[in-house]
Amino acid sequence: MRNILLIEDDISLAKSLSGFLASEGFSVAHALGMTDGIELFEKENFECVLLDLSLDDGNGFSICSRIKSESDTPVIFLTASADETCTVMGFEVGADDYIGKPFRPRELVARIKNAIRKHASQPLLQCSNVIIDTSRGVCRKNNCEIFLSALEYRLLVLFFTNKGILLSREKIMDELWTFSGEFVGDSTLNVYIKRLRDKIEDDPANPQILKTVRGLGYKAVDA
Amino acid sequence: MRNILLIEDDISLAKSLSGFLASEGFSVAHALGMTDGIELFEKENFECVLLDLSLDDGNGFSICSRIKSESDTPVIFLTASADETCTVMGFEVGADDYIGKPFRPRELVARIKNAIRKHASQPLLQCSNVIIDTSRGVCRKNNCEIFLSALEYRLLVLFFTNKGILLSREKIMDELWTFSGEFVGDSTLNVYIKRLRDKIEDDPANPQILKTVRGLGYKAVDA
DNA sequence: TTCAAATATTACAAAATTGTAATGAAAAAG
DNA sequence: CTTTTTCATTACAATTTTGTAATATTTGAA
Repeated sequence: MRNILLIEDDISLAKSLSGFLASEGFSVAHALGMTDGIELFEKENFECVLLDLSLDDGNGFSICSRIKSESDTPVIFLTASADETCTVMGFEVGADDYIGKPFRPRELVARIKNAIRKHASQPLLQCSNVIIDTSRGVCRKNNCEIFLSALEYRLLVLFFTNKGILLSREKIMDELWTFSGEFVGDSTLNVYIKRLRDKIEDDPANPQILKTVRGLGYKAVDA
Repeated sequence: MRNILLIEDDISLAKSLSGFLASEGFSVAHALGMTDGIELFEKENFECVLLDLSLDDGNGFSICSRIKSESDTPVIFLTASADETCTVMGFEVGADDYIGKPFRPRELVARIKNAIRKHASQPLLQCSNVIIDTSRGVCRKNNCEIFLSALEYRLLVLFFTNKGILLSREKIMDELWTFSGEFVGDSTLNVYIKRLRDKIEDDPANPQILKTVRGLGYKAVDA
C-alpha cells in the first residue's frame, strides 16, 4: 500500500526523504541510479515514482519515457534543475508533475497524493483477482481473459465501480434495463448474478466477490 | 477547441495572460470574480479552468470545490500566495495543479496541457455525435442509447481511443480476436465494420465516422 | 420446528450474435 | 478498357445471449 519508488543518487537526500515519506504513511523503495531504478520498477508494483533528473548513469527523462511506455504509473520529477526548459521537457516525456528543490514537505505529499488519486480514477477496475479494463472493454481473471456478454459486462462494471457499496435490486434494474423502455421480470437479475458468478468466482457456490445482502441487494467486495 | 476559463481579478494580468495563451492556441474566456466565473463555467464548456486564489467576491477554494462537485474539468490554481499551506489546501479541494506567481509562460502552458491530457484520457470517448461512456460500458448516438454486442463494443472502443489514427486490419484483428488463440477469417472484419456503420452512422452508405483507407485499414474521424 | 420470503439453480425457447461464404461494387493497376 | 484487388453487402447456419418460468435451496421470523 502506498508503495513509492524513489530514484535519487544523492544518498543523504534520499535518506531524509524516505524517512519523511515513511512518517507520512508511504513505504519507500530507493534506487540509486537508472539501471537500478528500472530493475526495481519492473520487479515490484509502485503507485508512484519520484525521479531525480540528474543521475550518474543516465538522465531522468529517459527513465520517465521508459516507465511511461510500459505502464501508467504516475511519475513526479524531483529536481534541483527547476529551470523552465527542463520542466517543459519533463512534461513532454510524460511526467505527471515536476517539483523543484528545495521541496516543501507537505506540498510534496499533497502532490504525490494528487498524482496517485488521479491515477486511481483510471480505467482499471479491480476486485480481488478480477480486473476490468474499461479502456478496452475487457475483463480478466488472473490475467486470463473472460468473455462477458454485453449485459454481463455492464452489470459487472456497475458492481466494480461501486465496490463495497450495496446496490439494491431496483437500482440495478434501473441502471441496466432502462435502455429502451424495456421492462424485464425481476428474476432476470437472479440469473445474471448466477451467470456472472459462474464466470468470475473461484467457487461460484461460495461467492467471494459478488455478495448477496439478503433483502437489500448485492454488492461487490474485495478479498 | 482548447477553451480555457480564466478567473482572475487583476485585469492587467488577465489581459497579458489571455494574450499569451491565445498566441499558444488557446481560446480564453475571462471572468473577474466568483459569481461571474461560475456563471460562465456553467454556460460554456471549458477544457481547463485557471483560478486565482484571492478574488474580490470569494476565494478560489470555494470555486474549485464547486466546480469539482459538478464536473471533472481540470482546475489549476494560479496565485501569488504560493505558501505551502495554501498549496496543500488547493490540492485538498481537488485542484489538478497549483502554480505560484510569477509563472513562467512555457511551464504554464506545459502544465495546462498536462492537465488537459490527463483529463482527456478519461471515460468519455467521443466521435462526432457518437459517445462511448466507458465507465458504464454504454454507447450513445445523439444521446440515445445504441445497443452494441460485446465485440462491436470493443471494436468501437478501439477505434475511438485511436481517433484519427489509422489502424491496419492486422492490428485490429490482433486486438480483437486474440482472446483465446482463436483465428477468424479475414472477412469477419468487413462484416463487423458494416454492422457498426449500420448502427452508428447517419448514412451507413456514406460513412462519416468509420472511414476506410483503401489498402491500409480503417480509422475513426471526427466530423 | 415450521413457514414464508428471498435467493439460487435449472431448463428452455425466442432472439441476437458470431463467423463464413458467396456475390456485388468500387478503386487502382496494367 | 479490362483485369485485379480490395472492400461492401447479403444471406445463412451454428452458437450464444437473453428473458422467463418452474423448481430447489437458503434464510430469517413466527
